[in-house]
Parts: sequence; structure tokens; C-alpha cells
Amino acid sequence: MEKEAAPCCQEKEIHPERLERVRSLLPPDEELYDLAELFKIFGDSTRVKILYALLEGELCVCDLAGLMEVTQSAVSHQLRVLKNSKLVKFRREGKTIYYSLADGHVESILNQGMEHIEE
Amino acid sequence: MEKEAAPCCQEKEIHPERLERVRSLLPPDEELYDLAELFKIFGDSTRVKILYALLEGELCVCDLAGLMEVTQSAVSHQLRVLKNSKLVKFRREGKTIYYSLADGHVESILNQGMEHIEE
DNA sequence: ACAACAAATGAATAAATGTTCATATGTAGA
DNA sequence: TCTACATATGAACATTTATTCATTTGTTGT
Repeated sequence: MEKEAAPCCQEKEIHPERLERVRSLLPPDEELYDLAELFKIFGDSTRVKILYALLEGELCVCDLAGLMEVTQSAVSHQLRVLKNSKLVKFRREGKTIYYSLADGHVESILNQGMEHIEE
Repeated sequence: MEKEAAPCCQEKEIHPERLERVRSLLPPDEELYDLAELFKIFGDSTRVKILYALLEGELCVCDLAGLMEVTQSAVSHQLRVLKNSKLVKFRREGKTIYYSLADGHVESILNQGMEHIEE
């Protein structure tokens, strides 16, 4: 993803002191990476729609596929992504599997995003 | 992106009443799409790092490039994305351009995400 | 007007991602 | 154990996206 330091401005660093402070306050790269990974999950309309739907309560894969107007397979793939990120959980009841939100963070994040949109 | 309704479960819709309720409560597709677009912006580690850096105050493109260990061009491209989404603003001072966060939403969104990560 | 420099832009490329189709897995009932 | 059905998985494909390189734009100082 990265390659090497940028030559950029030849006065090397324009604001060394400011940069030093930022550098010391910045979360470690790994944390930033994980954070980006999390938001990437929310960055797909199919997944966002799934999450919004689950705000109203648990639904099975079939219900979701009907709602999304997308293949059962597509929904299933996306549910796996959501499951891996611990955003949804599921329970089995006979042949059908019910998915629901894993915790309240999902709702908070969606709401914060919506607030920014609506303005 | 989509194609056609899914045949899926032959009993058509397993929970019609539940589905109907969800359908009526769900935000319009366009809104969900915009929301996903917003989160997509946060879904890249370079951009997240830029945003985090700007939490501490304004920085010029050069500073950011130095911080990211990425080309000036790459940073500039990403700043354009952030600018288009109204997440950052800028002011010019001579040859250099200073970028800063557009509003407080950015911080709220980042924090909500971090909360989910840290557990 | 010209040289120097910060930042922006465009084209090209490599990598990541979402969807579909086909198939496999797991569960329930005859 | 065989069939039916809900869900999961794998491979393939098309699209999106982030980066770099090369160049342009805009500003300052001479």
C-alpha cells in the first residue's frame, strides 16, 4: 500500500514542531488500520441496509434477501463479513438462521453517520 | 449493482408481517446509499490517518505527506475526496494550503468507531 | 517575465471488493 | 436413508479504488 517517504517540499518538513506533536498523539498505525477496516464494513449499501433492517429485530437470510432484492448468496456472503466483524450474531432454529445486531455500537455508528448526511 | 429479485425460499417470504414492518421503517434507498458512501470515506487507512492528524489542528499537504509516508500526490488525491465529502475544509496562505476538519461530526464518528474496536 | 516551489490533476496500473452461478453443507420430515 | 429446503461456500468475473509518475496550475520573490 505504501512505498517510501515522500520528497515533497524541500524545506523538508514545513512545521516540524506541529508534526512532532501530531505524531506523538496519533494512535498506532495498527489501530488506525483496524478502524478503517471497521468503517469499510459500513461502506457498502447492501450491508448498511442489512444493518438498518436488523435494527428492527432479528431476520432470517431469506427475509433479508427478499428485502434487498439481491441473491440469497450475496446476502449470505455479506452476513459472513458482518459476522466476522462482530457486528451481527445469529441463532439457528431448525433450518432457518436468524441474524440480529451484536450490540448497540452499530446503532450509534449508523446514527452518527446519518447526522452528517442530513445537513 | 443489483440485478433482479431473488427466488430464494419458495415459501416466498418467511415472515411477511415482520418484513412489511421493516420495509416501512427503512430509510429510502438513496439515503442508505449516501450513508454507505460516507462510511466508505472512512474506510481507508490513509484517510483515517489524515482525519486523525487534523484533529490536532490544521496541517498543510506537505506535513501530511511527511506524516503518512506517502507521495504528496496521494495525499492530495485523498484530500480531494475528503473535501468533496465536506469532511475537511482548507484555507490558502501564500503557496501552502492548510487543511482542517470541516466540523465536529468527524470526531464523533471516529470515536464511535474506536469504541467498537476497543473491546 | 521568469524561476522556484506547493499543491492539484490526469493517465496508467495493481489490488481489493461485490456479485452471480454452481455446488456443498446441514437440518427436518417421510 | 432419501428428499426438500435454508444457508454457506468457492470460483469467476466485472467494477471500483488507491497509488505512483508525469505534468500542470497557482503563487511568491526577483
